[in-house]
Amino acid sequence: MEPPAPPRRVTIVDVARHAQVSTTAVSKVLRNAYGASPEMRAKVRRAIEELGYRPLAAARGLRGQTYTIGVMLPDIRNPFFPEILDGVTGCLEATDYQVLLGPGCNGEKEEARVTEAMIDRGMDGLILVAPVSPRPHLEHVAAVVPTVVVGRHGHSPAYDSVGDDDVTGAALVVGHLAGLGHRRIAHIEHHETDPTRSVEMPNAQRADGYRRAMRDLGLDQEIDVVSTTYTQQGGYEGARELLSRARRPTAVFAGADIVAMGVLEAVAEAGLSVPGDISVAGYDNTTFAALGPISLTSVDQAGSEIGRNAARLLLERIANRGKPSVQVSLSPTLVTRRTTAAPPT
Amino acid sequence: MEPPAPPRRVTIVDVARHAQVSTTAVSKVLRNAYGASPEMRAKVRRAIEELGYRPLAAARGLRGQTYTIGVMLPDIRNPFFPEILDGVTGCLEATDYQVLLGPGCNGEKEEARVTEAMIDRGMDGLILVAPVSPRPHLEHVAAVVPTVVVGRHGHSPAYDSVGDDDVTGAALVVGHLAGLGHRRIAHIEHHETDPTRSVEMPNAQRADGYRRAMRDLGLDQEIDVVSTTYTQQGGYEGARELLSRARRPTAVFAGADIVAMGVLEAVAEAGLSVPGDISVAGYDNTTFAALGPISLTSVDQAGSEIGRNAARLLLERIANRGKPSVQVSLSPTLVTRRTTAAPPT
DNA sequence: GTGAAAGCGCTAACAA
DNA sequence: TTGTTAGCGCTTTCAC
Repeated sequence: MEPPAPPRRVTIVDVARHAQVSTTAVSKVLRNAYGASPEMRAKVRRAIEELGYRPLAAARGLRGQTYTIGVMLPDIRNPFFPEILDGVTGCLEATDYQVLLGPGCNGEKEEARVTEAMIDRGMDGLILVAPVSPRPHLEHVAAVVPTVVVGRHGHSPAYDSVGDDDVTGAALVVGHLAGLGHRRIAHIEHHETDPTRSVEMPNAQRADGYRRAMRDLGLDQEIDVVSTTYTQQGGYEGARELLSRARRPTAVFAGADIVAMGVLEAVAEAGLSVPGDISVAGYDNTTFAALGPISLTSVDQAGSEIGRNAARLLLERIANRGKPSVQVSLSPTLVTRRTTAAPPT
Repeated sequence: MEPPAPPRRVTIVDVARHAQVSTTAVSKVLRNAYGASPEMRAKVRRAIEELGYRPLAAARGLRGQTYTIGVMLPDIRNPFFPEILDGVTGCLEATDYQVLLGPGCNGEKEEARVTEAMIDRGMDGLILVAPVSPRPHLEHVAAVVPTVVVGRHGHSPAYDSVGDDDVTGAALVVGHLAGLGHRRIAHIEHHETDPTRSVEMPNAQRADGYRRAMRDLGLDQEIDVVSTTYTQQGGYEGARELLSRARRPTAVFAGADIVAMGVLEAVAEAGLSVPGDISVAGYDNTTFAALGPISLTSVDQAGSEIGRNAARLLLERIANRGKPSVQVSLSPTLVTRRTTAAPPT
């Protein structure tokens, strides 16, 4: 029978005693703070090594920092988000900071619960990816803890923001399809219920970018938008509606890859072929899109670049909370694959 | 210029003063602990409400619990893991515990960093999903903090484990394919480098289950295993090898859905059709599998059930650290879709 | 450059 | 049932 009592943790006091110095000295070494001679540092480092000491983040947090960065992702299932996360962790792994994620949260309520939980755990900074909460809530969070908002248009003096230019992304798709000879290019958008939030959300920007690009190409008359949701089901239903049109579109620009999946399904079900009868393009360049059997043309947001920027800005803001807020907008690129081609003649 | 100084947090002392009681009383109410009259509870609750007080988890952790559960996922990209997570959060959302995730970690080193970070942050319990660390490390972790290991065979007195029966899962696939009339059923496995770990990993169990099922059906002579990795690339390469066989298999059982994606690609590239020329089945029933254009036959592990069990066991262990360890093994089910059919005649 | 001592917000003994 | 008090492990004045 082994003792179920967990072995007492090595504390800063143990290290101090072992190194024959004060706890203050140890603390200084831990934080690379000013006021410790090289010899002292060496002594302390050795003691830490020998004792296998690791500082307790919770205790540190009570006075200083917890060295923890919280990342909130709206939906772990969306394969786009891991890209962002890679960028964040990549930028942070050389530092003393550790990243922890909130569990996927859909609605506003869930989102608030997660952000509050992170604040309550003394996190040093937060990265909120595509949050749906109203702006005031975001600003409230940002007032309490350094915050970077990712993937949401509309800037705030309270937090930094990073995102890609969805209008440009939509234009890339429309331009590509038009270049192939398409004119009847339809779009499936995510229907935004909350009008105040609307303009800040990427989906609205994509639909907007689609309309503008169509107009710029003189295709005003061909603008055709179906409002559903950014889900596979939404794509399926949207495509069914589009396929039943008298003048069927020859190309569909789905606002997200997952939507394009539903479109592909509906098209196959209708006995039509892609891209022979109809071209399909998505947005996000998710893992789905790259899958061999799918091979979907899609817009790449450079997720890891977004994540890297978010992490960098957050570190800067932690270092200097007073600094003016920054907005970074990255340019998306188009990845053409096998679902787009010239329209049937 | 608004004051960049974050507003001082409301503490338990503020609540106590506002409610005209001691901090102890407030603490008791917070923890639903014994020794507070109903009137006192009401008073305190009201004060908490009025002041918008929320306890600081880090400070609580210094003496008691942090009310935080850490979940380690090996790879956020794998769409199977969110299912587990749903089960975990579903089981925990009614409690005071909050779930936080580690960022996806591939190797042993990353895994150790994440588990240590969670321990250092005073987490009350850990759920490790498909860890690759050697057993001794897992037992070391479990000695320090209540731990549940998910998706790894091989039991330990130090921690509870939850998983599905991969041998049965493999048998389901082989049985299904044999029932359709297939005899030349090949398998693509993940090559395990570490021999000691080997037997505990699901991939080894699946390969083992495949071999046993084939023998049980009298198909010893047809056993055909290709060793690559559980990646799309691995599936592609494995399939290329299988397709080049003199006696080409009529069905491929890929050890994971992502592997099946690579197989589908290779098959299409070879100008063969699925399931007309060759049947393909995967494992995990990921979101991929359900996608309309893919529609892959796959084994469903009931991920959310696994997660629910893990969370339940963890709560039990937190409540009673001394209790004997438990192993839960769930039965997988087969989801048949459009990639499997009778072999060509 | 160094260390003693106070205290972060909370919980757990213990006393009343 | 209630309140007083002493820490938890660490950082931070502020003396020396």
